[in-house]
Parts: sequence; C-alpha cells; structure tokens
Amino acid sequence: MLTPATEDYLKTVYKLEDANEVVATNAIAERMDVSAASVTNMMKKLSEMGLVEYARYQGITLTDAGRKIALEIVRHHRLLEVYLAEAMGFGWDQVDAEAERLEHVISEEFEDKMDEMLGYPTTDPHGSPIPKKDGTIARTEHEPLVNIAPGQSAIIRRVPDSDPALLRYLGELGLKPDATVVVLKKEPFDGPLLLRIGDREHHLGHQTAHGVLVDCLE
Amino acid sequence: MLTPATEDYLKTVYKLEDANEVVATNAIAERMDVSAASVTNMMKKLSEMGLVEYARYQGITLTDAGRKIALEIVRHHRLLEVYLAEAMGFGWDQVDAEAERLEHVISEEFEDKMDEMLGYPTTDPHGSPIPKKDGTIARTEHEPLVNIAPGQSAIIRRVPDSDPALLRYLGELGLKPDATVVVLKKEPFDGPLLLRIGDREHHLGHQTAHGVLVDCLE
DNA sequence: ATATATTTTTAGCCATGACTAAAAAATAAG
DNA sequence: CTTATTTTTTAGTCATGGCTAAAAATATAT
Repeated sequence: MLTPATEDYLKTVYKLEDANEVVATNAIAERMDVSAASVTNMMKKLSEMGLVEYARYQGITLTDAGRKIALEIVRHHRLLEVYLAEAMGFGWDQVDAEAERLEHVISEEFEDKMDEMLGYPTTDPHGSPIPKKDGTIARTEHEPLVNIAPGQSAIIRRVPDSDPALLRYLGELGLKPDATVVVLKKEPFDGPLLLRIGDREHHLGHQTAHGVLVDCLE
Repeated sequence: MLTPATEDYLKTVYKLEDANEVVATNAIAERMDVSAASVTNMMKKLSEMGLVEYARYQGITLTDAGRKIALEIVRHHRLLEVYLAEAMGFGWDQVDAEAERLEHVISEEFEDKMDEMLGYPTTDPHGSPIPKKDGTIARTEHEPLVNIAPGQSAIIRRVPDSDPALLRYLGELGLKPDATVVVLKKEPFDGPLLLRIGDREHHLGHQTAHGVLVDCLE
C-alpha cells in the first residue's frame, strides 16, 4: 500500500497533466502547499518506484502505473463526493474536504458498495467525470462559459470543486450541472457576463465564468 | 488534531483499562503489535501532553483528557460499524477492519450524520456500547457465557469484535446480540459447552464461551 | 536473601515527509 | 552573448513513529 502523501502527489500530477499544464516542480508545490524542495524529493522517490518519468529540470510525466494509481484515488474521491451528497445529505460545498481524507483509507469493497448504491454514477456533484474501475476516464471537452457568445444558451457541465464559498455562491445562483443559462451580455476587457438562469438575471465575474464549463446549445 | 498513531495508543489504553487489566507496557505492545520500546516512547509523549499518567515502571492510566479523546475515537469506531452494517450492508465480520481506518479521518459532521441516520444507536453490531458525544459511556455488567450454569438460559449481549473468522462462525451459529441460548451441559476441565440456540444444538469451546457476554435469565 | 527471569527503559538507528538556505541549471533580458 | 532572474535541486535539519540491542528495574524462585 502507498502512503497518503504518495497518493496525493500522484493525484496532483494527474490533475496538472489533465489540465494540459506543464507539470513543473513549482506547480505541484503551489497546488499542494508544500515547498519546491519537498516536491523534488518526492519526485525522485516516485521515479524510483516507476510511477513518474522524471529527469532533473525536465518536468514530470506520469507512467501508466502512476496514472492508474492516480485515477484510482480520483475515483475514490469523486465516488465519495457523490455518496456524501446523495446518501448522507452533505452539501456540495462540503464534500470535497471530507472526501479528501476518506479517499486514502476506504477499501475496494467500500468503493464497490458506494458505486452500486449510487447506481454507477459517471460524474461527481460538480460535474467531474468519475474514472472507471479499469483505470479509464471519460474524455470531456466542455467549453469555458466565458467563451460563449452573447445571445447563446449553454448547459452547465462542470464547476470548480474545491472552494466551498464559491460553491455556495454558484449554488445560490442555480449554476449547477445540467442547468441552462443564457449569456445576455459580455462586458469588454474581461468584464463580467450577464446571465439569465431560469427567470433570474445575474452578473458573473470573468474569472469565475472561466472556471465554469458548459456545452453550447447551437 | 492528533495523529492516528496517538489516537490508537489512547484507544488501546482505554480498552485495557476497561477490561480491568493492568495497563502495562507489554500489554499495549502486544495489542498493537509494536515493540515495547515504541510504547515507552509514546507514553512519554502522551504524558507530556497530559493525556496519560505515567511514571516509569509504574504502569499507565488515562487522564480525563486522555479518556475523553479515547472515547471519541471509540465512538467513531462503533458508530461507523453500525453505519457500515446497517446503511451499507457490510457483514459484521468486516466492519471492524473498515472502521479501524475510517475512525481517524471522519469529521464531526460525518459522525453526527451517521448518528442521526441510524436513529442514535446505543450499541455496535457486536453489542459494544457506543460512547455519547459528551464523553460518557454506559457501564455494562454482563457475564461470560461460560459462567452460566447448565439448565439456565441467557441472552447474548456482546461478542468479541475483531476476529472476522470467529464472527462468521458465531454468526452461523446464531450467536448474535439479543439471541437466547440455553446451556444444556458443561464439560469439566474447561471443556466445551453444549448450547441450544433456537432449535439447534452446538458445542462451543470454553475459550470462545468466555468471550461471549450474556445476561442470565432467572 | 540471593540468583534468575521478566519487564521496562534507554540508547541509538532508520524511513517518511516536511522545512530552510544555498548552489546550480534553465530562462529571459539587455 | 553575457548578465539577471526564475526555477529547480542539493545539502542539511527536524518531528514522527517505528525498530534492535543492551542496560536497569522489578518480580520470581530457590
């Protein structure tokens, strides 16, 4: 068994790779809130274990073995989020923090029981895809809400998952997966978007609208 | 927050105290499967933290603060066992191992949600009392099944909780909390007991019968 | 009461996973 | 193309929580 620390590093590398960002020492350090030196340390170890491809100063890549483990943890995390929300009544702003700790300690049996009880869900409460048991994950190609042209409608597919205050805000606005929004206006110079959500109108900041992923309705 | 290791030591000290055993360094070491030296180490630390009373070679006692923490962990553990069994369908032989890891990472909110969903249970699936939130625990005074005289009946109240194979065996025999048994015969020299459980008869080893706690029916 | 055995502690070591400060490499700027 | 800046790595430290082997204290037997 791997340590929680090891699993967390692999998960972070996976998330950076997935976001098409360069997986640099500093990037990992920032996301995990540890020093760059600690990251270098761990990358050496993970490299020896065959879980990442690592040559000094060259950036980091997951090996297939490493990706498999990362996806297992991501699967735990997202299944737990659905379980906590659906089966236990936690708010979607609370599930990330709770899942963060539980993901490292649940058994495979616990994972399977949740999956079954929930009817084999494919996304977590924030719209992130849940990896399959075989280590595959659905490739999603959604657009940032900020890219939608005024006048067009879109369906919310995915929102940032780890900031509870932001999630409460989005929840109040009705900006949840499967909701439909109409972009009424876009202020220039990275200004806010005016949206119609249901029968209400709201101004959403550019930055926030960048983190909300949607499918545009033609 | 305390580390899982710290919590485990406190829990073990609590269990030894509760079983009226002398809380000796070796006893802790055996139960936790660590070296005696490791125990001495940890006891020094816990003593400095004010969680145990400890003077070298004198045995260990929990302070009120230490007992409170131990009971919190025991509460987590036993609530989790009920939850895993009732809400998720785990077998009573599986819940101990799973709860063992989860008990250190669940939030107070998780604890409360379980408690509420389960209708505020007072015992775990093996009959062990669940400590209250205020750090109190019901004092139970059950008798070992092995002490019951032939001809008398008794109600099973509590069984040993951590050996899965034993639990499966007891489960097959119907030796679960609230079941009624009749002691038909007791072989001498710590021999087996002949029991009637429902409409079946079974011979139960002396050692096992010592670990099963009951209330005698007058 | 003294010798023997057991228990407990001390001393010293190791791996994990953090950290800071300084050195080295890569990148950007003049 | 050389200097300045940023990024990354190295070197050395620390706390946690294990370990073994040897010493010390306690308990048991003769």
